[in-house]
Amino acid sequence: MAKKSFREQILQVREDAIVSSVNRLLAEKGFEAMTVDEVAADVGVAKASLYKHFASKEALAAAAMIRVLDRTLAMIGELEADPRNADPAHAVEQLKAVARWTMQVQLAGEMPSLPAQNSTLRAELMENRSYLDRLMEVSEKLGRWIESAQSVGALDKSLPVEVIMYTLFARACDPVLGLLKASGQYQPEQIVSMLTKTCFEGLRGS
Amino acid sequence: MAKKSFREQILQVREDAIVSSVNRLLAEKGFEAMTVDEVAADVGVAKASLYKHFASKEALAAAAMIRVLDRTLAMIGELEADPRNADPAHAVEQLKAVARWTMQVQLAGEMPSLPAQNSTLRAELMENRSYLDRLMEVSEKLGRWIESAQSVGALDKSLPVEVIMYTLFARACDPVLGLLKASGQYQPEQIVSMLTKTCFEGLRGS
DNA sequence: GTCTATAACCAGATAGAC
DNA sequence: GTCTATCTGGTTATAGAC
Repeated sequence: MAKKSFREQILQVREDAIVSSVNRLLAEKGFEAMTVDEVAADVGVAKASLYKHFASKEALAAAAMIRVLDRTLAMIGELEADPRNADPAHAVEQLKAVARWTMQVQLAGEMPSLPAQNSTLRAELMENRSYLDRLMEVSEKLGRWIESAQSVGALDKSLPVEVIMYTLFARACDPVLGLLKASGQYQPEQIVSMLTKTCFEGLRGS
Repeated sequence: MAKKSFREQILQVREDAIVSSVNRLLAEKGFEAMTVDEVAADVGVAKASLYKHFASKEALAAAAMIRVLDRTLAMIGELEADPRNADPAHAVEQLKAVARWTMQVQLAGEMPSLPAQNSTLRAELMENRSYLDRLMEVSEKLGRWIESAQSVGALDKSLPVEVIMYTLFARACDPVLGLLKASGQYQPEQIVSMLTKTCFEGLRGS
């Protein structure tokens, strides 16, 4: 870790503030509805200053996604540190823990929601090395757990690994969470627990 | 059914063509990315003519959603016509049939995708009586099947009805479908069958 | 009702002084 | 680097002739 000048630290802090605002606004309104003016107002800087830090609106969103992936990798790293991790019998519990965590992040209003099919944003993300590297790393770690869980019969062996992986990713931004939260009838923990159950055990139940 | 003049029929046909285009474009690109110019060009009419039929872009989307709900109600009606429907033991099969059907519609590129949290669109939909009436009717019919299925233990009795209903609605626009389709590794029937299974039996499998 | 042309507006992005 | 002020492009919506 290189030492940084005081000036650089100030800049770093400002960028962090920008990414935090972007992350929250993306979670609240989504990419299209979020405006750069809004971000600038929220951070408390002029719009032109934002463009000194980030080249485009898409770059802002990418920075927020990278931060989320870093948080995810940190969370996965904690699970890996647990010595039980070596036992395939616990792999499915690790996956459930990841699913629960992503749902909690979403309920806390900290999960950016990116329209799956926005062309300019997707194109920019697919060319962003930092983003792709992290996405790949998450995929590999989850993929290993999925294979372990399948090998001991804790997950359906007839499902391709990528089907399970996509499903887990999708549950991190499942609109059902928001609907149940908006209904106001359930505690956050109830929602997470019900949806984790339906994800792994299905609507039929165990 | 009131008889219609020839002129009215012509208009009806044109409106149908407009709604079909809107439906397809919404499925392809979503509400925000779809432009009114595009719709006009696709239908082959002037943009101003569109505004004679529909008051706003939101009204266009609402018309497409209403058509989808009508198709859904027709599909549900066919299931209800089956005499076995009276037997609660078959309720879960009816629900699976509805889930499969909505996934097939999505795979066929005929399911409009409306960003869940667009304010202007949501506000307009929530004031559209035709839309709300149909949504209510679908909900009531599915709700009865869900309760029947729970009563015979075919669905998890511990889950509130609305949790199951929201989950079924959400699976109709699950991004996993699009991802698997885009991967090109699976036939449409495979995708539908795998996702129906994970929805009802979970990732763990039966 | 349909068309061409245009108004009105708003978002993303930039120029130039400090 | 940050600000104020402005440009540019694209979108919704409408005027007015036919």
